[in-house]
Amino acid sequence: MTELTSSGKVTKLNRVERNAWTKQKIFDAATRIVGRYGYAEASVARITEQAGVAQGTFYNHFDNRQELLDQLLPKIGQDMVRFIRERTGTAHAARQEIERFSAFFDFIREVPEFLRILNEAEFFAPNGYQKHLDNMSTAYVRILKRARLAGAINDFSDEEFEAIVHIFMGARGYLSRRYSFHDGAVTSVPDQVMSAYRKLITRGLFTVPEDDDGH
Amino acid sequence: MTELTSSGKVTKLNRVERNAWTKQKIFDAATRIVGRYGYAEASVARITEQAGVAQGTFYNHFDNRQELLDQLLPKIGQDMVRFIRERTGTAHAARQEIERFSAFFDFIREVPEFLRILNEAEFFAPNGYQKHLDNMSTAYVRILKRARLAGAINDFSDEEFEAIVHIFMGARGYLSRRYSFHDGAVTSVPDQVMSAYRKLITRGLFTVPEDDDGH
Amino acid sequence: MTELTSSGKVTKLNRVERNAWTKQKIFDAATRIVGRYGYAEASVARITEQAGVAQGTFYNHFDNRQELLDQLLPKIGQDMVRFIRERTGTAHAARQEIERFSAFFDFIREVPEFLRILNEAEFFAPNGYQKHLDNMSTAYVRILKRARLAGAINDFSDEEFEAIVHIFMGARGYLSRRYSFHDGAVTSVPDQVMSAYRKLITRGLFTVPEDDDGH
Amino acid sequence: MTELTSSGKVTKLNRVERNAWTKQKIFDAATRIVGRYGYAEASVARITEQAGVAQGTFYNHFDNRQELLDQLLPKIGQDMVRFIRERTGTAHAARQEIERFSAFFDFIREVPEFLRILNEAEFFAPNGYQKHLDNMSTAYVRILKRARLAGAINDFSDEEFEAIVHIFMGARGYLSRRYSFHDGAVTSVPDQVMSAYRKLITRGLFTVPEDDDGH
DNA sequence: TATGAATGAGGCTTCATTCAT
DNA sequence: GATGAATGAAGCCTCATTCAT
Repeated sequence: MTELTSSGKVTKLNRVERNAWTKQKIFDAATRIVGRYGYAEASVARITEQAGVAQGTFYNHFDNRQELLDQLLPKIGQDMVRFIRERTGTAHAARQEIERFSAFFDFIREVPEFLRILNEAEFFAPNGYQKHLDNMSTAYVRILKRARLAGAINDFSDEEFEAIVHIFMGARGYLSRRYSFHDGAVTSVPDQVMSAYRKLITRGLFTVPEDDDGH
Repeated sequence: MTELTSSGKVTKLNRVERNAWTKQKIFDAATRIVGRYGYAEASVARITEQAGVAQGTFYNHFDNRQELLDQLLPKIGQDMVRFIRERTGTAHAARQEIERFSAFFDFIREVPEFLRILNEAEFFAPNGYQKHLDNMSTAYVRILKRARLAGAINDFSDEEFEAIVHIFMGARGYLSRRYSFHDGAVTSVPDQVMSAYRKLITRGLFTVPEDDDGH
Repeated sequence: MTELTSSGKVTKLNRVERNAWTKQKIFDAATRIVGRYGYAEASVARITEQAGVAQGTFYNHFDNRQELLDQLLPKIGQDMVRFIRERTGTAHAARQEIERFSAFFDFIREVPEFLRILNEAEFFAPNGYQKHLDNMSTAYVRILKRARLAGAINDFSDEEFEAIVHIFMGARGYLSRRYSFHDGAVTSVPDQVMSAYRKLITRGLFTVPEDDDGH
Repeated sequence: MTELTSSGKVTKLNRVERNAWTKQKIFDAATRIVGRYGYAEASVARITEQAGVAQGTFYNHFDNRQELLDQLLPKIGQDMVRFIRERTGTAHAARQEIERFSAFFDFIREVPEFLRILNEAEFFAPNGYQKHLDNMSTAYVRILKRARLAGAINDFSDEEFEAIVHIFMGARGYLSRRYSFHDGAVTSVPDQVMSAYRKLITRGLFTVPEDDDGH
């Protein structure tokens, strides 16, 4: 029962640690499988094979297949939020939104499984999807309110913010689907997408310092 | 082999007509099933049962299940285009876009199957989905180019138009999912969604006559 | 699609007949399997293998495994009723009951599957078991009432009859279990069982012509 | 390792006692589970959970699941014998048999697990069932022999006694199944069952003092 | 062309038992 | 002796597709 940790050290794991380790292996395997082949192909047999454990082991850690699938997106979604937050500076609100938009596409390239997990979740892991959407929506609305307080947005109500957030999320979803794949590989987002988004939101949502518009 | 047509007349059908009629029955059944229960529930057995034909009959008209599923969305998508076009006036471009946006939600209420067929197609009928997206994108970009010619849009390139179109489609997709269902019934879109969208695009994309902004 | 019938003739079967024939094959296979190895061993895989059809075929004829199992006992039970009735004469009521008792054990030897199907049904096919019990009970109570009308029974109410019938059925169940098997083979019932039963019921239930008691 | 005994005292148990105590906990848990949900639901996981021990612990005390199940009925059967014996007086033999019959149904109400454990044992714990049947049969035949010695029974051989005993046991089994449950609760046995049984056996088996028949 | 029974691979889940700690 | 995670066989059922009638 020795495991090679990421730091390269061989470690003895106690029972609790081994338990967590096994669950993590299953989780990682599922992420890989769903990310590469989709939820529909993510049979318990396939996941456990990828994880290197027996099929029965799966049910020591998850009540059923769906429970695991529903945990996939919220977990990865939190990773994304962290990732994006780290890449968002302290410039004025419009530029921050551009940074977030850009960081979203960077994350996709960092975690290529994410896009598929996100897109298919709506139908194969509806609970997980809803949770993710709620997470995103809540966090995003808060950001917009703060921008309004700072005077960077005028003339939008809280309820309109929620609609705006869904437009933003929809934009990311459709744009990533259209522009982030080429020949099976995840590519960076083309310039014209960035510029189109930038123009639309800096003019459409934010009040921007004159000299900053369009750059 | 007599059938009751919609005009109420009992008609004798010849061989070709019967053939087309059978295929249509299968098609309609599939639309109803997928619209109501989703692609995953649309087994050949269920579709043919709903259509009132034998399972084997299915394969006289479609090579396989997938072929039918892939035809569903493009067909209904054309209906939507027609529907929206009929409801778009000749006002200036920004107002027309608002009308299109609004008509989209009207169509959802008119054809409640559409939303499900659209949303799930990406994963269950990828060919059909791609075709639909291409149809929409092409038509939409043409509209935007025309608006630019008419001076209603400045400062957006053709390529940026394609990005904008995907943002628009993403917005419709996510907003409809969020706002068009309440308690199992399809509802009309709330005011704040209309106003948020209007503000965003009239300010963000179009050059609008002064007195028309925000109304 | 030619089948060898029991009469030895090779017959062409039409669709309906083939359908019925397949269902019958499954039914017979189940009877054989359950009779020999018990309900618990009667997996769908085993039954269909014995029947010589694919596993999926099973579900063209039965909604699920339980449905078939629940049909087993009532069907065979009717065979038993017929069998016993044919072996019951027109002597006075007490002798007839002896004949029925005896015929029951004859039937067990004739259809060796019966005993196991009967005994295990209570737990593995409760619906079928209840149905069988109701069938038996109703028929039996009717017999006793007729005997009472004929003056062969005194002093028992209808409700007591029902209790008596359950005693009779219990007696058959436990006695057959104890005495009808030896070394894996079904044997005839020993004399002392017949005589004990005869004494108990001729004295305990029936009013018997003097010279007939105990023979 | 302190345990609260039934007397309310907290006790330190030595190794042997703790061992026995654990085994007893498993045993009691099994009785409760089987009695309430049946053998089929009595998985090792469920039993050990109910007992509050780990699954592995089970195999320190029993070779396998079946071994435990086979011990259930004989143990509880002995409880029943004691229970009935305590409720059997010294009246003449026929009345004693009535008392035993009645006490059997009292026991069912006292120990509601019994009936299920008894009835299902035949198929799920065949060894235990056989052992129980032998126990009962032996004891019962002895009782009948004694009655014969006392002149309360004529004209029945030892071998016939064994048949009679099986009839009695069968009667109890079927009657309890039919009459002891109403709306999920265990109920007392109806009068007509008592009277039918009484008539059948006092007339059919025993020689009864004139004035005692039928009361 | 229409029919619908037959096919069989593959999916999810349960559970008795083992074994390293 | 106690623990509980790991095992993997086996069970029931679904479903797209084929094919003889």
